[in-house]
Amino acid sequence: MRMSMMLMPTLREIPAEAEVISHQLMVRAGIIRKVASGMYSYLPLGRRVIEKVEKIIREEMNAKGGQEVLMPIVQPSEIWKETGRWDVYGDEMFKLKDRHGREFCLGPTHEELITDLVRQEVKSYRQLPLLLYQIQNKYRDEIRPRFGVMRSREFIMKDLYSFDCDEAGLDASYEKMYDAYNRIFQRCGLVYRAVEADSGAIGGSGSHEFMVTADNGEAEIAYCPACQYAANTEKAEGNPSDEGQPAAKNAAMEKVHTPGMRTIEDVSNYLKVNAKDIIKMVVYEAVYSEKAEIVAVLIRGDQEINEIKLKNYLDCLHLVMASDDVIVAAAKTSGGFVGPVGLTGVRLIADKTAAAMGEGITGANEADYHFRHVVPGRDFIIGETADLRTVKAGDACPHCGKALEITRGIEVGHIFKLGTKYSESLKAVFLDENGKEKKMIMGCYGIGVTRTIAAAIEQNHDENGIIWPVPIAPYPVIIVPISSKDEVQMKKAQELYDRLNSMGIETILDDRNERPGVKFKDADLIGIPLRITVGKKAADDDLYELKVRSNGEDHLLGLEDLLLTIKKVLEPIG
RNA sequence: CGAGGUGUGGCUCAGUUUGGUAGAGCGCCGCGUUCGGGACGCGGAGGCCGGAGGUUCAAAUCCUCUCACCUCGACCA
Repeated sequence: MRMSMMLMPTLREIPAEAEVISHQLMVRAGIIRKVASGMYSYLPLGRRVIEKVEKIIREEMNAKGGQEVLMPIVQPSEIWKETGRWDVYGDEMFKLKDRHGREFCLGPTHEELITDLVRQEVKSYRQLPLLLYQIQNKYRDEIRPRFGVMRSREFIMKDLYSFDCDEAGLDASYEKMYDAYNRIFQRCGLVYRAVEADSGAIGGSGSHEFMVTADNGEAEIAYCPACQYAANTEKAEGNPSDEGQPAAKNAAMEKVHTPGMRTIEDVSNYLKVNAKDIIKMVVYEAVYSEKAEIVAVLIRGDQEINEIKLKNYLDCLHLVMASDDVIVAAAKTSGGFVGPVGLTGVRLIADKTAAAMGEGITGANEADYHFRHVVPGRDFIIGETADLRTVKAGDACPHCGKALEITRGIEVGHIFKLGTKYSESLKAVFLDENGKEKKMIMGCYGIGVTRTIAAAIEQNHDENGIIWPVPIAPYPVIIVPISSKDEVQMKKAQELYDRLNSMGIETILDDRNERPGVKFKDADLIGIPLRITVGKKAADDDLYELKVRSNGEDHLLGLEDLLLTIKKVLEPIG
């Protein structure tokens, strides 16, 4: 492509609205332009990168037996009501009505539609397993879109759905996808990590997220430097040190005056004890589809409750911190002095750290008083125990006991064992060898295509701009003639351009009448992996300068050597 | 939804406190000199200052309302 013909509006300055580097560079390099909050147009360069990533994904999906389909973006409400997700998704779904007043939504995902298709067309175990996927726009009305296309309201996603006869089949499909995802992200040139993920209220038997490591990723990952354990902190387990934790002293429970001491910090300072000597109680309101419930959670004072774990444990729709009114109604006192002793009518759940305490200090359910020497099991009854705490760096790894570390990442892929969640609610059944009706066992597997691109930039850039990994570069090669007025240079550049094109190598010829500095800056900014400079040395001696964007390497080569070298650099990727 | 902030030419921003006919740099168009890492000179085009209403002889500037966007929080496959 001749650059003089391209729509490639590069910017010298950083757009005010862009916070993270990938967003800034995508705008500056003329890859995207914003249309509305969380909605972007992809300009020619961006469109090309999308194609490259999609091509890799298609190849790997097809290699595993995936078949591509294409489903509508606009979906009728009926099917969503059948699974109950019309309400669960709520405001995050873009909803609309047609002229007859029928309700539709813009698809945030496609479990409903694909299951509807398969339940109609698949009746026999002979037709299974099936791996169906599509690559297409998704719509989620995020509360707060941010970071450019990293969290946008319209984005491109590859979503594959697996349908199997039994759990073993699902395991096999899941393995295939796990393997394919590793290949995809490797081919995209990304440094990433597959981590155990929260499988949500779906309660499936497994889920992994593929996280591209990046400092400003939105997700937190806990990982063990010694063994393979890695998990999203939403679900990660770890064992906090119990050093210095008080043992039961056999002392009787005692009420102490703690005027105005509401927080863990207040109480520990006032009573001259450690935070871990205190049993913290937090009151939540859990909302289910039919009812609501007051839940009190106990946890050791120096630990934090993981609300996602709690929500999953309760299997509720929403979870909110109880308001003061609710707390007063339940515990006869306001927040800060609540405790488990004598508490009635409230579901009490102890985190494992609280249940393990020999004794501790709790609120007395009376303003300005706490109890000390409270022994769990003696002074109050622990109804339920669960793992509800948030992991911290330094926790012992649940597998090998080494100290866990925490890092940040961008979630670019998520694979999920769904089991029968959708086949049950949508009655997707088949007849097995014995003529017996069975539910299909499903899995779903997503890759955020546009987010992957942002992640790739986040991980591959320098002060001059983007450094595309070769396989996803919009063009692998750019030719820069130094002087557009020099006929010999331009002729040589043109010949080289024709030669590369005839070899099937997509090339940009920067034929603009600009000074060399401008061309170099633009070539760096848009991140083309290989740059060939055609200057005096080319005009006089047929020597071309090949510069590698990623490492700055420079080679001065004759034409045939040049072509050979380029071929070699690009070949392994094909 | 809560808190804070910003809207002035394509981009980055001054001007608002103290009302008096709209500015700079970059980009864009033309001519010339340049041409190996974002050149320089000269001449141009381009803005009803986010929108509506109000105060005033006079509003980018003051007041009210509203919209959009950004940041933090809550929330979130």
